[in-house]
Parts: sequence; C-alpha cells; structure tokens
Amino acid sequence: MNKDTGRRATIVDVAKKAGLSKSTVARVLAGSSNISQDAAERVQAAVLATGYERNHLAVGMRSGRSGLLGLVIPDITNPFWAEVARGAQDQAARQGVSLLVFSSDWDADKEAAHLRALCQARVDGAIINPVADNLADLDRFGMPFVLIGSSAERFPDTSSVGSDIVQGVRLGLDVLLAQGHVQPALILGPKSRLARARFLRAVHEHCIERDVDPSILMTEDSDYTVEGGRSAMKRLLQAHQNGQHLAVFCANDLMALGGILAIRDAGLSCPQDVSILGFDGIPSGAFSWPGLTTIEKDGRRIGSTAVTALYAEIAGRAEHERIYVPCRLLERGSLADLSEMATARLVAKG
Amino acid sequence: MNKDTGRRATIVDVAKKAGLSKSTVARVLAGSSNISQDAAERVQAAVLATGYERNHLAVGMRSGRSGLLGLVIPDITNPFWAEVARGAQDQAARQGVSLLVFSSDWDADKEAAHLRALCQARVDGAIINPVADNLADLDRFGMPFVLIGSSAERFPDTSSVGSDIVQGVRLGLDVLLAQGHVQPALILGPKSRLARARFLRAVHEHCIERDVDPSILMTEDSDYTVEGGRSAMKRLLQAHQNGQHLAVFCANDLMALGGILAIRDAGLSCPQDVSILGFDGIPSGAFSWPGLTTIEKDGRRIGSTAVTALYAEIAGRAEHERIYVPCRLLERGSLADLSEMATARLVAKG
DNA sequence: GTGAAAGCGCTAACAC
DNA sequence: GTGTTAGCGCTTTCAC
Repeated sequence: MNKDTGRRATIVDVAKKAGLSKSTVARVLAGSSNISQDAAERVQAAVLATGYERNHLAVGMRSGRSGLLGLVIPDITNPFWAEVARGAQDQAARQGVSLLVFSSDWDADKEAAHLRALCQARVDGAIINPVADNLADLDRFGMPFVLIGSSAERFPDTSSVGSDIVQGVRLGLDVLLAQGHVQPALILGPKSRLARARFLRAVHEHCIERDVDPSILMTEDSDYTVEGGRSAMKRLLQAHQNGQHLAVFCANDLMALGGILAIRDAGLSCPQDVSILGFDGIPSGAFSWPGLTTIEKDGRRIGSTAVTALYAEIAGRAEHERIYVPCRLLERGSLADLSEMATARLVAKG
Repeated sequence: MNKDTGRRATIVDVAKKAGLSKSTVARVLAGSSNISQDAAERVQAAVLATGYERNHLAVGMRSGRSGLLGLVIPDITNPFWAEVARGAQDQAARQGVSLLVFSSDWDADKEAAHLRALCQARVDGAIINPVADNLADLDRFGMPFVLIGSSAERFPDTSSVGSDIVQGVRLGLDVLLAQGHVQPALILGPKSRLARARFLRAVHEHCIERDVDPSILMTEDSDYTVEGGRSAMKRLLQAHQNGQHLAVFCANDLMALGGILAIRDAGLSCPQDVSILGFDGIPSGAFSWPGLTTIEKDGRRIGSTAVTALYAEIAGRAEHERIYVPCRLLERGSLADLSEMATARLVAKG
C-alpha cells in the first residue's frame, strides 16, 4: 500500500522510482539474465521504497500461469487427508505456488462444483481424489491433473499417486512371521468393498512367497468400524481356544482398536495373550492401551509426490503411471515377540 | 476448452456466438438488471455451446475482487485446526469464493512468507492465527483480516473469533457439581503459558459463583502432554487417600488421556473410582477406555464464523470485536454420576 | 437495452 | 542491456 497515493504500488511506480522502464523492472523481478548490476540494485531499492508486491492476478492473466494449484480431497478433517494436504502444501510452497483446498465429502455433485471453481480460478493444475465414475468433467476443463488415493486406481492411463498396499501387507506379514506368529488371523472389510479384495489378494500372494498356506488362515469379515472390529475379534477369540498367542492383522486401524477392546472384554491381555496389527496409522492408535502397532500410510509423502507429479504433467513430460508410495511400520506395543519370549524362557531355564 | 480453436472460450467467443456485444454478455453473467429476456437466453445458450468458464483472474484484475480468501493456521494436521479449516471452507463455498490454506508451524518466518503469498495472490481477505508479536506485516499489506484462536486475544481492537473458554469451564464445572463432585481436582498446564492463567481464573470465578471455595481444590501442574498428565494424576492419587470418588478436570484432552492411564496404573478404575473430564474434544478421546468425556471446542463454527466476520471486515462494516464461540459437552463415559450412585444405593437398601 | 472504448497490471515480442 | 508496444479477458463508464 503506497503511503502517498493510498493505492497499491504497481510495476510502473517501481519503474518511475528506479528511473527505468516497466520491462526492465519486470525482467529483474522475473530473475532474468541480461540485467546490469546497477539496474538490479535500483529496482531492489525501489521495490522496498514503494512496498511493491507482485500482482499474481495480472501475472497469471498475461503469462497463463496463475501460481495456484487445486486440491480436492474427501474431507480435510480426516487425519489421513489432512496429512496429504499438508504434504501438498509444503511442496507447493517450495515451488512458490499456493494451494486451494476443497472437501468433497465423497459427493459427486460437490466434486463437480469444486472442479468448476478450480477451473474458474485458472489453477495451473489439480490433485484430485476422484469420486465420480468418469473423468468427463476433468477432460472438459482441460486442466492438468493428478489423481490420488485408492479410488484413483479405477483410472489407468492417468498419472496417480497412492499407498503401496501390497508392500504394506508384505511388511506387516513379515513382521508377524519374524516375531513367531506363523498363522496370523485376519479381520477384513466388507465383501462389497474393492479394498477388501486388494488386501486379501496381497496377503495370499505374500503368504505363498513365504511358504505359508493362506487357506489355513482364520478370517473374519467386518465393516471398517471400531464396533465391527470388536465383534469380529470376539468371534475369533471364541473360535481359537481362548486366544492364547493369537496374532491378528486388521485391514484398518479402527477395527484394530475395536480388537484391543474385545481382548480386554474377554479378560485377556494384549499383547501378552493376543497380538494386534493395524493398517493406516491413524493418530488415535497412539492413545489406546496398549498403543496400536500398525502399517502406516505415508499421507504426507503422497501429497508432496502428487505435487511433483503434477508439475511433470503440467510440463507435458508425464509418464501417466501410478506411483506407489511405500507404507511404514509404526511400532507401539500391540505385538508380542514370540521368538523373544521363547528365547527368554530358554534363558530362564538355562 | 473450445473444440474449434483449441483454446479456452472467452467472453468474446460467447458474444460472437450469441450475436451480442461483450458488454451485454458481461452484464448477463454478472446478473445485472436491464437485460432483455431474449439476450439472457441467447447468452445462456452460447455459454453452453462454447463451454465458457469465467476467468476469475481477469475478473479479479478488473474488479479488484479475486474471489480468494486466505487461511493461515498453525498446522492443518492438527485435528482442531482441520475442523477450523473445514468450517471456513464450507462457508467460503457458500459465498462462492475459494480458500487458500497455509500452515505456519507456529513459525513467524513461515507466517510472514505465507502472508506475502496471500498478498501477491490478491486475496480479498485473510483469516489468521497469529504467531508474530505484532501485526505490522498485516498492516503493511493492507488486506482485510480476522484473527482466530486464543493467540488472537493478544490483539484487542481487531476482529477475532475464538472459543469461549470461560463458558467452557463453567459448563465443565457445572457438570461435575451436578453429578456430585463437589471438590474436583485440576490438572493444569505449565505456569509459563497464558492459557493456564485463563483457565484457572475461569475456574476460580465460577467456583465463587457456585459457593465453592476455590482455594480448597487440589491442583497439579503439568505440560499438556499425555505423559505429563499421567504423572500429574499419579501425584493426585497419592495425595488423595487412593483416589476413591475423586474427579479431575484436566485443562486439555491429552493430559486427561494420560490421567486415564494413571488410574489404570494405580489399579483403580475410571469412572467407578475416579472421574475424568477433559477439555478440547480431540478425536482420540473417543478411543480411550473409557471414552473421554470432555468440553469440546467448536472448531468448525469458529472457521465459518471467521469467514462471515471477514466479509463484514471487507465490507468495512466490522465492529472490531472478539467473537466467542461456545464450547459443548461431549459425554463419553469417563464421568461417574455420584448423585445417581447415591440414589441407586438408597434404592438398593430400601 | 445495448454497444464502443478505455484500462486493470503485467509479460513478451520486437526494436535499438 | 534497455525501452516501446501490444495485448491477456474482463468490467465499467459513456454514449446512443
């Protein structure tokens, strides 16, 4: 805000103050080469003197680059999506652009409205967790985009970024096997969900690779909720001679949290009697008792990777491939190490 | 995207198609009066035919309204701030504008950088949880703003929106008193934090109003963390003849969650032996055992209210007052109703 | 009720 | 190296 005129300083004010032309100032601001030391310094000084701040609306209008990116996720209030947003935000800041954030609530109409807003804001590109069945709207707007999350897998031949579920499942199974749980039980999502099949297939394939017969694993279907996990675990405990040394791999953290409650309900203790492994890495897993050991999706990295991929897309040098971001093991105490316990017993005897 | 030309349709394309002038089209789009039925219809049709989408960059440039709002919060990953962001987002969508979201990590430098980005994007206004000690940057940019969160209280004479802590404390104390906990203990934050004094003062004032001598309340200092709350609760239990029928009001939910752990550590049970009341309403409180009863801050409403207040500010009809958003009681089972238990006992006897 | 024309602040050719 | 010039797509007088 210019003290003298009461309005914001423009590039013309800076040019006048510096005794140079608009274009020279613009060149300095854009960090172009072919600029004399003297000119650069005078512009610097004039910018400070006038309090000039670049008008991105004007820049965007002229150059066709708004310096804006769009992010459409189901719900910013969901901790996983908040992590994604944060990762995208940070990467955008590093690239010197800003992020418009929208929540779709898994509602195709809201999604369409948000895409329209992005188009009107002339974002340089968008990162979207798609809820609609087709990408007609996206094509219509003709803006570069990258899909994120598991729902993006429905669209091959598009750039997309998501968790590496297969690697996460392998990681989880290997941890269980290494700690002596040679026959882990599974609590799965409902049959109606695609994610269930994906999870189960990954388990089967890795079991075979590790010489475990997947058909002998006990499984319970549930519904991805705490209460669902609780009753699924109750059924497992009844079926498994009171559950001693049982280990259960749950397809998400909410069900795992319910599993911990069910173990306590049955008068058993986790992890002494029953071990639990979750999948997701929700923050609440840190506050259960015991803390929930889980396979954590790396939301932040998904977000930052998506921004990077989006820039490849904008530049037109995109590969249109799905990028899989690895999951991590988050150890918080709900797993008993049977091999260690066995060793301890031997040591005690000896 | 125009099929014929390969570039986006502009108002000129629409005008051409409709056989009208730029200005008439602009008027229809702006919903102005003094438009013939015929013109309106022809424009409608031409918009559909060309796939025209309004260019907000150009609109903003000409009209001085970018249709963008800025939100600067400490961390979108923190569930409270995610709620605030969601509330702001929804209200912004209702007003037909979009939201740029930034996380400052309580870092004054990052905050300054984000404010600058907002200024350059020419946002119509900003909602900020201030971390810097002064608002010099904000004044410098001369953009309308509304402060949010407790740190905004440092700046009177500015429009701001935050939780009504006093009302929340009253609500909490009244619940405890109504359930027969006439002498609740307190677990507070560290002496260095302003929030501690605010909480304690609210407790004192309300106690006096309810004829409770605040000086007889046991208090423990802690640090707003789970482990801090756990050891503070341990000290309380030792001081209070093993803790039967103790009730503890914790200044935040993390310490309350720690308190629940300490009760179990001591071989006691919550809420049968010790009742716990938290403050904040973090989602993890739903997964402890028992669930944490708490005073919940209404982040979503703070966000939406802030957008509304910001529009008052932009319109220049702002009152420059702090708006207090009430807290709510969230009952999840960590409070025993002594009066009910007493009644039950009497009934059992009789 | 509609059109013509000016201009918001900037960039990108194009001269010199 | 620097200046001149012509717009980007829109709103907004000012005519008619």
